[in-house]
Amino acid sequence: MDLSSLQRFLGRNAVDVAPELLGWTFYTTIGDARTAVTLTEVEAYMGADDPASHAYRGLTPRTAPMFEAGGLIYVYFVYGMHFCANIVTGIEGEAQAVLMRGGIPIAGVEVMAKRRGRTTNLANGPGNLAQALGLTTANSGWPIDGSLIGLEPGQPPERIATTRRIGISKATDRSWRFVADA
DNA sequence: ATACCGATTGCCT
DNA sequence: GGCAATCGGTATA
Repeated sequence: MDLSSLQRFLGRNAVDVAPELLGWTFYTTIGDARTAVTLTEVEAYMGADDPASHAYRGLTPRTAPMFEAGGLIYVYFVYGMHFCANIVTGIEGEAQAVLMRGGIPIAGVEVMAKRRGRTTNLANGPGNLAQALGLTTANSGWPIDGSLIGLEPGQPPERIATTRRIGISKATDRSWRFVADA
């Protein structure tokens, strides 16, 4: 999907965009290898009004991508060993992003298996998904323009389960996690 | 300058 | 179910 169409789709609240991204294909072409997954699990993170968001305390070098207009990715490093990737949404100045927590490998499976060091559970969990796609903080802020990173619409899931977000200690009451159910 | 802790994962019991 | 691994970001002095 081209960048302008994508910006139109992503230029809305992460909470609204997140469930609509289920079934979409997210892909990367890193190290000459194209890898792609169908998104099955996502979470929405907002900005100044979301204590669980990295952007809650304002713009910093790390979170800068979250404050841009939708259409790029935000990748962060956590627990001293894992990377997690987000699709930035919303308008410029209002930090919002959708954390990709799980997907079904559909292209470049061999490469993903090599990166993961295993052949199963390649892209379940945010850290695993980012690793399978070859994403690190070096890629944070990169545009989703279809060149090295891209996004394509797909078959929406029949049913979507909505739950609380995983692994956070603040704003735990918000049900902003969306999981494809079939 | 120093301390604390996390949008996690995989191995161990 | 419990817990160690491991380090950058953010807070506190």
